[in-house]
Amino acid sequence: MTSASDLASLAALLADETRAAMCLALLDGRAWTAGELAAHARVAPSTATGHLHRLIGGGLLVERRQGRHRYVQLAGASVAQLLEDLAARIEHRPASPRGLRAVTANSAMRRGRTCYDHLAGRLGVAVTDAMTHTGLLDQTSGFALTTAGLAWLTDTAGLRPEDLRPGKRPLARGCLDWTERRQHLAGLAGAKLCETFLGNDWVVRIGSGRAVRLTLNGKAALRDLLGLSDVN
Amino acid sequence: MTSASDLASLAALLADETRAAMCLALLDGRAWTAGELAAHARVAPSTATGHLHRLIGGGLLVERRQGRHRYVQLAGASVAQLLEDLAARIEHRPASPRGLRAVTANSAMRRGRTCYDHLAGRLGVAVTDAMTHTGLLDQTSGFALTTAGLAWLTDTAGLRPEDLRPGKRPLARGCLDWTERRQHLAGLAGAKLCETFLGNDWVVRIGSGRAVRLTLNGKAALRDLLGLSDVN
DNA sequence: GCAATCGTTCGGCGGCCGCCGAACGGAAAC
DNA sequence: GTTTCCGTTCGGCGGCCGCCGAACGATTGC
Repeated sequence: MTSASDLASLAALLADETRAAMCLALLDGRAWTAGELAAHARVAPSTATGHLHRLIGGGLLVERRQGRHRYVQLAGASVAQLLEDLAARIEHRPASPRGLRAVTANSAMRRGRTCYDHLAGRLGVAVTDAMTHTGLLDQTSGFALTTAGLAWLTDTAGLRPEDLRPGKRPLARGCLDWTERRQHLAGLAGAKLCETFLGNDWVVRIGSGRAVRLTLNGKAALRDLLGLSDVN
Repeated sequence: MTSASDLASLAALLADETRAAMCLALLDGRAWTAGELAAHARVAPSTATGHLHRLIGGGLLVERRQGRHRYVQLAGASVAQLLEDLAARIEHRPASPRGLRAVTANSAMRRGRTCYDHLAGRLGVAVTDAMTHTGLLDQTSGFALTTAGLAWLTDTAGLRPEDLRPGKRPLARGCLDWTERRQHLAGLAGAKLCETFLGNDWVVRIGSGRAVRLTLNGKAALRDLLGLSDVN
Protein backbone atom coordinates (compact mmCIF):
# COMPACT_ATOMS: atom_id res chain seq x y z
CA MET A 1 0.00 0.00 0.00
CA THR A 2 1.32 3.36 -0.96
CA SER A 3 1.51 5.64 2.00
CA ALA A 4 0.94 9.33 1.73
CA SER A 5 4.33 10.10 3.22
CA ASP A 6 6.07 8.09 0.51
CA LEU A 7 4.24 9.96 -2.19
CA ALA A 8 4.89 13.27 -0.50
CA SER A 9 8.61 12.66 -0.14
CA LEU A 10 8.87 11.60 -3.77
CA ALA A 11 7.05 14.70 -4.92
CA ALA A 12 9.12 16.82 -2.59
CA LEU A 13 12.18 15.90 -4.61
CA LEU A 14 10.76 17.85 -7.54
CA ALA A 15 8.99 20.49 -5.50
CA ASP A 16 12.02 22.72 -5.34
CA GLU A 17 12.80 24.99 -8.24
CA THR A 18 16.51 24.27 -8.15
CA ARG A 19 16.06 20.52 -8.14
CA ALA A 20 13.42 20.80 -10.84
CA ALA A 21 15.79 22.79 -13.03
CA MET A 22 18.45 20.13 -12.56
CA CYS A 23 16.11 17.32 -13.52
CA LEU A 24 14.84 19.15 -16.57
CA ALA A 25 18.39 19.76 -17.69
CA LEU A 26 19.15 16.07 -17.27
CA LEU A 27 16.22 15.25 -19.55
CA ASP A 28 18.66 15.46 -22.42
CA GLY A 29 19.72 12.00 -21.33
CA ARG A 30 23.34 12.85 -20.80
CA ALA A 31 25.47 12.96 -17.68
CA TRP A 32 26.26 16.36 -16.19
CA THR A 33 28.87 17.23 -13.62
CA ALA A 34 27.78 18.65 -10.29
CA GLY A 35 29.37 21.98 -11.15
CA GLU A 36 27.59 22.25 -14.47
CA LEU A 37 24.27 21.65 -12.79
CA ALA A 38 25.07 24.18 -10.09
CA ALA A 39 25.86 26.81 -12.71
CA HIS A 40 22.80 25.91 -14.74
CA ALA A 41 20.54 26.26 -11.71
CA ARG A 42 22.45 29.32 -10.49
CA VAL A 43 23.22 28.14 -7.01
CA ALA A 44 26.44 27.71 -5.07
CA PRO A 45 28.25 24.39 -5.48
CA SER A 46 27.60 23.56 -1.87
CA THR A 47 23.90 23.98 -2.42
CA ALA A 48 24.01 21.76 -5.47
CA THR A 49 25.73 19.04 -3.49
CA GLY A 50 22.86 18.90 -1.06
CA HIS A 51 20.28 18.73 -3.81
CA LEU A 52 22.12 15.98 -5.64
CA HIS A 53 22.29 13.96 -2.46
CA ARG A 54 18.56 14.14 -2.11
CA LEU A 55 17.86 13.33 -5.73
CA ILE A 56 20.20 10.36 -5.71
CA GLY A 57 18.93 9.17 -2.37
CA GLY A 58 15.41 9.37 -3.72
CA GLY A 59 16.32 7.20 -6.68
CA LEU A 60 15.73 9.75 -9.38
CA LEU A 61 19.40 10.18 -10.26
CA VAL A 62 22.42 7.94 -10.38
CA GLU A 63 26.01 9.04 -10.05
CA ARG A 64 29.28 7.98 -11.58
CA ARG A 65 32.42 9.30 -10.00
CA GLN A 66 35.32 9.88 -12.30
CA GLY A 67 38.46 11.56 -11.07
CA ARG A 68 37.58 14.71 -9.30
CA HIS A 69 34.32 14.98 -11.16
CA ARG A 70 30.97 13.63 -10.16
CA TYR A 71 28.72 12.86 -13.07
CA VAL A 72 25.01 12.43 -12.51
CA GLN A 73 22.22 11.44 -14.85
CA LEU A 74 18.63 10.35 -14.68
CA ALA A 75 18.21 6.93 -13.12
CA GLY A 76 16.46 5.55 -16.18
CA ALA A 77 13.83 5.89 -18.82
CA SER A 78 11.04 5.59 -16.28
CA VAL A 79 12.25 8.70 -14.50
CA ALA A 80 12.41 10.55 -17.79
CA GLN A 81 8.91 9.43 -18.57
CA LEU A 82 7.66 10.65 -15.24
CA LEU A 83 9.22 14.05 -15.84
CA GLU A 84 7.70 14.24 -19.29
CA ASP A 85 4.32 13.32 -17.91
CA LEU A 86 4.56 16.08 -15.37
CA ALA A 87 5.73 18.54 -18.01
CA ALA A 88 2.84 17.51 -20.23
CA ARG A 89 0.40 18.27 -17.45
CA ILE A 90 1.80 21.75 -17.17
CA GLU A 91 1.68 22.52 -20.89
CA HIS A 92 -1.84 21.18 -21.00
CA ARG A 93 -3.05 23.90 -18.76
CA PRO A 94 -5.46 26.21 -20.54
CA ALA A 95 -4.28 29.65 -21.53
CA SER A 96 -0.96 29.74 -19.81
CA PRO A 97 -0.03 33.40 -20.12
CA ARG A 98 3.40 33.20 -21.66
CA GLY A 99 4.88 35.69 -24.05
CA LEU A 100 5.73 35.15 -27.64
CA ARG A 101 9.39 35.60 -27.01
CA ALA A 102 9.75 32.40 -25.07
CA VAL A 103 8.12 30.55 -27.93
CA THR A 104 10.24 31.95 -30.71
CA ALA A 105 13.38 31.63 -28.66
CA ASN A 106 12.75 27.90 -28.55
CA SER A 107 11.74 27.39 -32.14
CA ALA A 108 14.66 25.05 -32.70
CA MET A 109 13.48 23.05 -29.72
CA ARG A 110 9.97 22.85 -31.08
CA ARG A 111 11.27 21.76 -34.44
CA GLY A 112 13.09 18.77 -33.09
CA ARG A 113 14.68 17.57 -29.90
CA THR A 114 15.48 14.49 -27.93
CA CYS A 115 13.16 13.51 -25.14
CA TYR A 116 15.58 11.62 -22.90
CA ASP A 117 16.46 8.94 -25.44
CA HIS A 118 13.97 9.29 -28.29
CA LEU A 119 12.94 11.91 -30.83
CA ALA A 120 10.35 14.53 -29.98
CA GLY A 121 9.14 17.88 -31.25
CA ARG A 122 7.72 18.29 -34.74
CA LEU A 123 10.33 15.88 -36.05
CA GLY A 124 9.37 13.16 -33.60
CA VAL A 125 5.69 13.65 -34.26
CA ALA A 126 6.22 13.64 -38.04
CA VAL A 127 8.11 10.37 -37.93
CA THR A 128 5.44 8.85 -35.72
CA ASP A 129 2.66 10.05 -37.99
CA ALA A 130 4.40 8.71 -41.05
CA MET A 131 4.84 5.35 -39.39
CA THR A 132 1.18 5.33 -38.54
CA HIS A 133 0.04 6.25 -42.04
CA THR A 134 2.21 3.61 -43.64
CA GLY A 135 0.82 0.95 -41.33
CA LEU A 136 3.93 0.44 -39.25
CA LEU A 137 2.31 1.70 -36.09
CA ASP A 138 -1.20 1.17 -34.80
CA GLN A 139 -2.68 4.07 -32.88
CA THR A 140 -6.35 3.33 -33.39
CA SER A 141 -6.79 1.31 -30.23
CA GLY A 142 -3.68 1.92 -28.22
CA PHE A 143 -0.11 2.37 -29.27
CA ALA A 144 1.67 -0.63 -30.73
CA LEU A 145 4.00 -1.62 -33.53
CA THR A 146 2.48 -3.81 -36.22
CA THR A 147 4.34 -6.84 -37.52
CA ALA A 148 5.14 -4.75 -40.60
CA GLY A 149 6.50 -2.09 -38.29
CA LEU A 150 8.76 -4.53 -36.53
CA ALA A 151 10.10 -5.78 -39.86
CA TRP A 152 10.59 -2.23 -41.09
CA LEU A 153 12.67 -1.31 -38.08
CA THR A 154 15.14 -4.09 -38.64
CA ASP A 155 15.11 -4.56 -42.41
CA THR A 156 14.68 -1.01 -43.63
CA ALA A 157 15.74 1.29 -40.83
CA GLY A 158 18.68 -0.91 -40.03
CA LEU A 159 18.12 -1.61 -36.36
CA ARG A 160 19.65 -4.73 -34.92
CA PRO A 161 17.03 -7.33 -34.05
CA GLU A 162 18.75 -8.20 -30.81
CA ASP A 163 18.26 -4.60 -29.70
CA LEU A 164 14.52 -4.96 -29.94
CA ARG A 165 13.90 -7.78 -27.55
CA PRO A 166 11.20 -6.56 -25.21
CA GLY A 167 12.38 -6.90 -21.64
CA LYS A 168 11.18 -4.77 -18.81
CA ARG A 169 10.75 -1.85 -21.13
CA PRO A 170 7.85 -1.84 -23.59
CA LEU A 171 8.83 -1.90 -27.22
CA ALA A 172 6.55 0.92 -28.27
CA ARG A 173 5.00 3.52 -26.08
CA GLY A 174 3.32 6.82 -26.74
CA CYS A 175 4.93 9.86 -25.18
CA LEU A 176 2.87 13.02 -25.13
CA ASP A 177 4.68 15.94 -26.70
CA TRP A 178 4.17 19.14 -24.74
CA THR A 179 4.78 21.46 -27.66
CA GLU A 180 2.83 19.59 -30.31
CA ARG A 181 0.28 18.07 -27.95
CA ARG A 182 0.59 14.91 -29.95
CA GLN A 183 1.96 11.50 -29.22
CA HIS A 184 5.29 10.36 -30.54
CA LEU A 185 7.09 7.05 -30.48
CA ALA A 186 8.91 6.27 -27.25
CA GLY A 187 9.88 3.04 -25.56
CA LEU A 188 12.67 0.73 -26.66
CA ALA A 189 11.94 1.11 -30.36
CA GLY A 190 11.85 4.89 -30.07
CA ALA A 191 15.18 4.91 -28.29
CA LYS A 192 16.91 2.66 -30.78
CA LEU A 193 15.47 4.54 -33.71
CA CYS A 194 16.77 7.78 -32.28
CA GLU A 195 20.14 6.15 -31.74
CA THR A 196 20.21 5.17 -35.40
CA PHE A 197 19.28 8.68 -36.51
CA LEU A 198 22.10 10.15 -34.46
CA GLY A 199 24.60 7.48 -35.46
CA ASN A 200 23.91 7.99 -39.16
CA ASP A 201 24.11 11.76 -38.79
CA TRP A 202 20.53 12.09 -39.99
CA VAL A 203 20.08 14.44 -37.08
CA VAL A 204 22.76 16.28 -35.14
CA ARG A 205 22.57 18.00 -31.81
CA ILE A 206 22.48 21.78 -31.79
CA GLY A 207 25.00 23.03 -29.27
CA SER A 208 24.84 21.39 -25.91
CA GLY A 209 21.10 21.29 -25.41
CA ARG A 210 18.34 18.88 -26.31
CA ALA A 211 17.50 20.49 -29.65
CA VAL A 212 18.45 18.61 -32.80
CA ARG A 213 18.63 19.56 -36.45
CA LEU A 214 17.71 17.40 -39.41
CA THR A 215 20.62 17.12 -41.85
CA LEU A 216 20.37 16.87 -45.62
CA ASN A 217 21.19 13.19 -45.34
CA GLY A 218 18.42 12.93 -42.83
CA LYS A 219 15.90 14.57 -45.11
CA ALA A 220 16.80 12.14 -47.85
CA ALA A 221 16.57 9.19 -45.49
CA LEU A 222 13.14 10.19 -44.26
CA ARG A 223 11.95 10.55 -47.83
CA ASP A 224 13.32 7.17 -48.80
CA LEU A 225 12.27 5.26 -45.71
CA LEU A 226 8.94 6.84 -44.89
CA GLY A 227 7.94 8.91 -47.87
CA LEU A 228 8.26 12.02 -45.75
CA SER A 229 8.94 15.05 -47.91
CA ASP A 230 8.30 18.24 -45.98
CA VAL A 231 9.58 17.98 -42.47
CA ASN A 232 10.09 21.22 -40.54
CA MET B 1 9.17 25.48 -22.79
CA THR B 2 8.54 24.01 -19.41
CA SER B 3 10.07 26.15 -16.75
CA ALA B 4 11.51 24.72 -13.61
CA SER B 5 9.24 26.83 -11.44
CA ASP B 6 6.15 25.39 -13.12
CA LEU B 7 7.35 21.87 -12.52
CA ALA B 8 8.29 22.69 -8.95
CA SER B 9 4.94 24.22 -8.12
CA LEU B 10 3.10 21.28 -9.62
CA ALA B 11 5.20 18.84 -7.62
CA ALA B 12 4.77 20.98 -4.52
CA LEU B 13 1.07 20.24 -4.61
CA LEU B 14 1.85 16.62 -3.83
CA ALA B 15 4.88 17.26 -1.67
CA ASP B 16 2.87 17.63 1.48
CA GLU B 17 1.78 14.54 3.35
CA THR B 18 -1.69 15.86 4.02
CA ARG B 19 -2.35 16.81 0.43
CA ALA B 20 -0.88 13.51 -0.73
CA ALA B 21 -3.22 11.61 1.57
CA MET B 22 -6.16 13.52 0.16
CA CYS B 23 -5.21 12.77 -3.42
CA LEU B 24 -4.64 9.09 -2.70
CA ALA B 25 -8.05 8.89 -1.07
CA LEU B 26 -9.60 10.52 -4.12
CA LEU B 27 -8.01 7.84 -6.31
CA ASP B 28 -11.15 5.83 -5.73
CA GLY B 29 -12.67 8.10 -8.35
CA ARG B 30 -15.48 9.33 -6.19
CA ALA B 31 -16.25 12.76 -4.77
CA TRP B 32 -15.47 13.40 -1.12
CA THR B 33 -16.63 16.24 1.05
CA ALA B 34 -14.10 18.60 2.55
CA GLY B 35 -14.88 17.32 6.02
CA GLU B 36 -14.38 13.70 5.06
CA LEU B 37 -11.00 14.49 3.62
CA ALA B 38 -10.04 16.48 6.69
CA ALA B 39 -10.94 13.57 8.94
CA HIS B 40 -9.17 11.11 6.66
CA ALA B 41 -6.00 13.15 6.69
CA ARG B 42 -6.41 13.94 10.40
CA VAL B 43 -6.19 17.69 10.19
CA ALA B 44 -8.49 20.49 11.28
CA PRO B 45 -11.18 21.55 8.82
CA SER B 46 -9.55 24.93 8.42
CA THR B 47 -6.33 23.26 7.39
CA ALA B 48 -8.13 21.12 4.88
CA THR B 49 -9.72 24.17 3.32
CA GLY B 50 -6.35 25.66 2.57
CA HIS B 51 -5.08 22.46 1.02
CA LEU B 52 -8.15 22.04 -1.14
CA HIS B 53 -7.72 25.58 -2.41
CA ARG B 54 -4.23 24.81 -3.52
CA LEU B 55 -5.13 21.52 -5.13
CA ILE B 56 -8.05 23.01 -7.00
CA GLY B 57 -6.06 26.07 -8.01
CA GLY B 58 -3.35 23.79 -9.31
CA GLY B 59 -5.82 21.94 -11.48
CA LEU B 60 -5.53 18.57 -9.79
CA LEU B 61 -9.00 18.66 -8.24
CA VAL B 62 -12.37 20.02 -9.22
CA GLU B 63 -15.14 21.01 -6.86
CA ARG B 64 -18.89 20.81 -6.91
CA ARG B 65 -20.78 22.76 -4.30
CA GLN B 66 -23.99 21.27 -3.13
CA GLY B 67 -25.93 22.75 -0.26
CA ARG B 68 -23.63 23.26 2.64
CA HIS B 69 -21.28 20.60 1.38
CA ARG B 70 -18.32 21.01 -0.89
CA TYR B 71 -17.53 17.95 -2.90
CA VAL B 72 -14.15 17.54 -4.55
CA GLN B 73 -12.79 14.91 -6.84
CA LEU B 74 -9.83 14.36 -9.12
CA ALA B 75 -9.87 16.62 -12.15
CA GLY B 76 -9.78 13.70 -14.55
CA ALA B 77 -8.25 10.45 -15.64
CA SER B 78 -4.95 12.09 -16.48
CA VAL B 79 -4.53 13.20 -12.88
CA ALA B 80 -5.31 9.71 -11.69
CA GLN B 81 -2.79 8.32 -14.12
CA LEU B 82 -0.14 10.70 -12.86
CA LEU B 83 -0.80 9.64 -9.29
CA GLU B 84 -0.62 5.99 -10.23
CA ASP B 85 2.65 6.57 -12.06
CA LEU B 86 4.10 8.19 -8.99
CA ALA B 87 2.80 5.41 -6.77
CA ALA B 88 4.30 2.85 -9.12
CA ARG B 89 7.69 4.52 -8.82
CA ILE B 90 7.52 4.20 -5.07
CA GLU B 91 6.55 0.54 -5.05
CA HIS B 92 9.29 -0.17 -7.55
CA ARG B 93 11.89 0.76 -5.05
CA PRO B 94 14.02 -2.22 -4.09
CA ALA B 95 13.54 -3.74 -0.66
CA SER B 96 11.35 -1.20 0.96
CA PRO B 97 11.42 -2.29 4.59
CA ARG B 98 7.76 -2.60 5.39
CA GLY B 99 6.25 -4.99 7.86
CA LEU B 100 4.05 -7.93 7.11
CA ARG B 101 1.11 -6.38 8.88
CA ALA B 102 0.63 -3.66 6.31
CA VAL B 103 0.59 -6.31 3.61
CA THR B 104 -1.96 -8.59 5.19
CA ALA B 105 -4.10 -5.67 6.23
CA ASN B 106 -4.43 -4.77 2.60
CA SER B 107 -4.91 -8.22 1.16
CA ALA B 108 -8.38 -7.30 -0.07
CA MET B 109 -6.87 -4.32 -1.82
CA ARG B 110 -4.23 -6.48 -3.47
CA ARG B 111 -6.85 -8.94 -4.58
CA GLY B 112 -8.88 -6.39 -6.47
CA ARG B 113 -9.55 -2.69 -6.47
CA THR B 114 -10.45 0.17 -8.70
CA CYS B 115 -7.68 2.38 -9.98
CA TYR B 116 -9.61 5.60 -10.49
CA ASP B 117 -12.00 4.23 -13.07
CA HIS B 118 -10.68 0.84 -14.11
CA LEU B 119 -9.89 -2.49 -12.46
CA ALA B 120 -6.54 -3.13 -10.83
CA GLY B 121 -4.97 -5.53 -8.38
CA ARG B 122 -4.77 -9.25 -9.10
CA LEU B 123 -8.25 -9.12 -10.59
CA GLY B 124 -7.31 -6.38 -13.05
CA VAL B 125 -4.10 -8.13 -14.00
CA ALA B 126 -5.89 -11.46 -14.42
CA VAL B 127 -8.46 -9.97 -16.76
CA THR B 128 -5.75 -8.25 -18.75
CA ASP B 129 -3.71 -11.43 -18.99
CA ALA B 130 -6.71 -13.42 -20.11
CA MET B 131 -7.48 -10.86 -22.77
CA THR B 132 -3.92 -11.08 -23.95
CA HIS B 133 -3.84 -14.87 -24.09
CA THR B 134 -7.07 -15.04 -26.02
CA GLY B 135 -5.80 -12.57 -28.59
CA LEU B 136 -7.99 -9.67 -27.59
CA LEU B 137 -5.10 -7.53 -26.49
CA ASP B 138 -1.67 -7.17 -28.02
CA GLN B 139 1.14 -6.59 -25.55
CA THR B 140 4.05 -7.89 -27.62
CA SER B 141 4.97 -4.56 -29.13
CA GLY B 142 3.06 -2.01 -27.15
CA PHE B 143 -0.37 -2.09 -25.63
CA ALA B 144 -3.31 -2.13 -27.99
CA LEU B 145 -6.64 -3.81 -28.55
CA THR B 146 -6.85 -6.12 -31.51
CA THR B 147 -9.80 -5.99 -33.88
CA ALA B 148 -11.00 -9.16 -32.18
CA GLY B 149 -10.68 -7.38 -28.86
CA LEU B 150 -12.76 -4.49 -30.02
CA ALA B 151 -15.46 -6.84 -31.26
CA TRP B 152 -15.33 -8.81 -27.99
CA LEU B 153 -15.89 -5.69 -25.92
CA THR B 154 -19.08 -4.79 -27.71
CA ASP B 155 -20.49 -8.15 -28.77
CA THR B 156 -19.52 -10.37 -25.86
CA ALA B 157 -18.86 -8.11 -22.90
CA GLY B 158 -21.84 -5.95 -23.77
CA LEU B 159 -20.25 -2.54 -24.01
CA ARG B 160 -22.01 0.06 -26.10
CA PRO B 161 -20.07 0.84 -29.30
CA GLU B 162 -20.74 4.54 -28.93
CA ASP B 163 -18.91 4.47 -25.61
CA LEU B 164 -15.74 3.31 -27.30
CA ARG B 165 -15.15 6.10 -29.75
CA PRO B 166 -11.57 7.18 -29.19
CA GLY B 167 -11.52 10.89 -28.48
CA LYS B 168 -8.86 12.59 -26.46
CA ARG B 169 -8.46 9.55 -24.32
CA PRO B 170 -6.71 6.51 -25.75
CA LEU B 171 -8.84 3.43 -26.06
CA ALA B 172 -6.38 1.08 -24.44
CA ARG B 173 -3.50 1.97 -22.22
CA GLY B 174 -1.31 0.00 -19.89
CA CYS B 175 -1.35 1.06 -16.28
CA LEU B 176 1.39 -0.32 -14.08
CA ASP B 177 0.07 -2.06 -11.02
CA TRP B 178 2.08 -1.27 -7.93
CA THR B 179 1.19 -4.40 -6.05
CA GLU B 180 1.48 -6.88 -8.90
CA ARG B 181 4.16 -5.00 -10.83
CA ARG B 182 2.30 -5.90 -13.96
CA GLN B 183 0.35 -3.93 -16.48
CA HIS B 184 -3.39 -3.91 -16.56
CA LEU B 185 -5.92 -2.48 -18.95
CA ALA B 186 -6.65 1.22 -18.51
CA GLY B 187 -7.82 3.92 -20.87
CA LEU B 188 -11.35 4.29 -22.18
CA ALA B 189 -11.87 0.57 -22.70
CA GLY B 190 -10.63 -0.20 -19.20
CA ALA B 191 -12.99 2.35 -17.70
CA LYS B 192 -16.03 1.13 -19.58
CA LEU B 193 -15.22 -2.47 -18.85
CA CYS B 194 -14.99 -1.67 -15.15
CA GLU B 195 -18.27 0.18 -15.37
CA THR B 196 -19.86 -2.90 -16.85
CA PHE B 197 -18.44 -5.14 -14.13
CA LEU B 198 -19.83 -2.88 -11.44
CA GLY B 199 -23.16 -2.39 -13.20
CA ASN B 200 -23.69 -6.14 -13.57
CA ASP B 201 -22.68 -6.76 -9.97
CA TRP B 202 -19.82 -8.93 -11.13
CA VAL B 203 -17.74 -7.01 -8.64
CA VAL B 204 -18.94 -4.96 -5.69
CA ARG B 205 -17.13 -2.41 -3.61
CA ILE B 206 -15.98 -3.45 -0.16
CA GLY B 207 -17.03 -0.78 2.28
CA SER B 208 -16.18 2.72 1.29
CA GLY B 209 -12.69 2.20 -0.06
CA ARG B 210 -11.19 1.25 -3.38
CA ALA B 211 -11.13 -2.47 -2.77
CA VAL B 212 -13.61 -4.62 -4.68
CA ARG B 213 -14.78 -8.20 -4.34
CA LEU B 214 -15.60 -10.59 -7.14
CA THR B 215 -19.12 -11.96 -6.75
CA LEU B 216 -20.28 -15.47 -7.70
CA ASN B 217 -21.95 -13.98 -10.74
CA GLY B 218 -18.67 -12.34 -11.56
CA LYS B 219 -16.74 -15.58 -11.31
CA ALA B 220 -19.19 -17.21 -13.69
CA ALA B 221 -19.02 -14.31 -16.09
CA LEU B 222 -15.22 -14.38 -16.18
CA ARG B 223 -15.29 -18.09 -16.86
CA ASP B 224 -17.82 -17.69 -19.64
CA LEU B 225 -16.34 -14.62 -21.27
CA LEU B 226 -12.64 -15.20 -20.87
CA GLY B 227 -12.20 -18.78 -19.79
CA LEU B 228 -10.85 -17.58 -16.48
CA SER B 229 -11.34 -20.19 -13.79
CA ASP B 230 -9.22 -19.42 -10.78
CA VAL B 231 -9.18 -15.77 -9.98
CA ASN B 232 -7.98 -14.71 -6.53
C1' DG C 1 56.13 19.96 -3.93
C1' DC C 2 52.85 23.63 -5.27
C1' DA C 3 48.87 25.51 -7.41
C1' DA C 4 44.45 25.12 -9.36
C1' DT C 5 40.09 22.98 -9.64
C1' DC C 6 36.15 20.26 -8.18
C1' DG C 7 33.40 18.83 -4.71
C1' DT C 8 32.09 18.34 0.21
C1' DT C 9 30.93 19.46 5.13
C1' DC C 10 29.46 22.61 8.51
C1' DG C 11 27.25 26.51 10.80
C1' DG C 12 24.03 30.07 10.65
C1' DC C 13 20.57 32.93 8.60
C1' DG C 14 15.99 33.84 6.59
C1' DG C 15 11.68 32.73 4.69
C1' DC C 16 8.15 29.87 3.48
C1' DC C 17 4.45 26.91 4.88
C1' DG C 18 1.68 23.80 7.48
C1' DC C 19 -0.74 23.68 11.78
C1' DC C 20 -4.27 25.16 15.00
C1' DG C 21 -8.11 27.78 17.46
C1' DA C 22 -11.41 31.33 17.42
C1' DA C 23 -14.74 33.80 15.12
C1' DC C 24 -17.86 34.08 11.28
C1' DG C 25 -21.26 33.01 7.29
C1' DG C 26 -24.40 30.09 5.18
C1' DA C 27 -27.38 26.12 4.63
C1' DA C 28 -30.26 22.66 6.57
C1' DA C 29 -33.10 20.58 10.31
C1' DC C 30 -36.59 21.37 13.72
C1' DG D 1 -36.88 31.78 14.61
C1' DT D 2 -33.52 28.83 16.75
C1' DT D 3 -30.26 25.38 16.70
C1' DT D 4 -26.93 22.64 14.47
C1' DC D 5 -23.68 21.58 11.24
C1' DC D 6 -20.33 22.48 7.44
C1' DG D 7 -17.05 25.20 5.68
C1' DT D 8 -14.28 29.51 5.59
C1' DT D 9 -11.19 33.40 7.05
C1' DC D 10 -7.80 35.24 9.94
C1' DG D 11 -3.92 35.65 13.12
C1' DG D 12 -0.10 33.63 15.23
C1' DC D 13 3.06 30.01 16.26
C1' DG D 14 6.70 26.64 15.12
C1' DG D 15 9.54 23.97 12.25
C1' DC D 16 11.46 22.68 8.14
C1' DC D 17 14.39 23.72 4.34
C1' DG D 18 16.94 26.19 0.93
C1' DC D 19 20.58 29.48 0.70
C1' DC D 20 25.30 31.03 1.34
C1' DG D 21 30.34 31.48 2.78
C1' DA D 22 34.26 29.50 4.83
C1' DA D 23 37.14 25.78 5.60
C1' DC D 24 38.58 21.27 4.18
C1' DG D 25 39.68 16.86 1.04
C1' DA D 26 40.66 15.02 -3.07
C1' DT D 27 42.40 14.97 -7.63
C1' DT D 28 44.79 16.79 -11.50
C1' DG D 29 48.33 19.56 -13.66
C1' DC D 30 52.70 22.01 -13.51
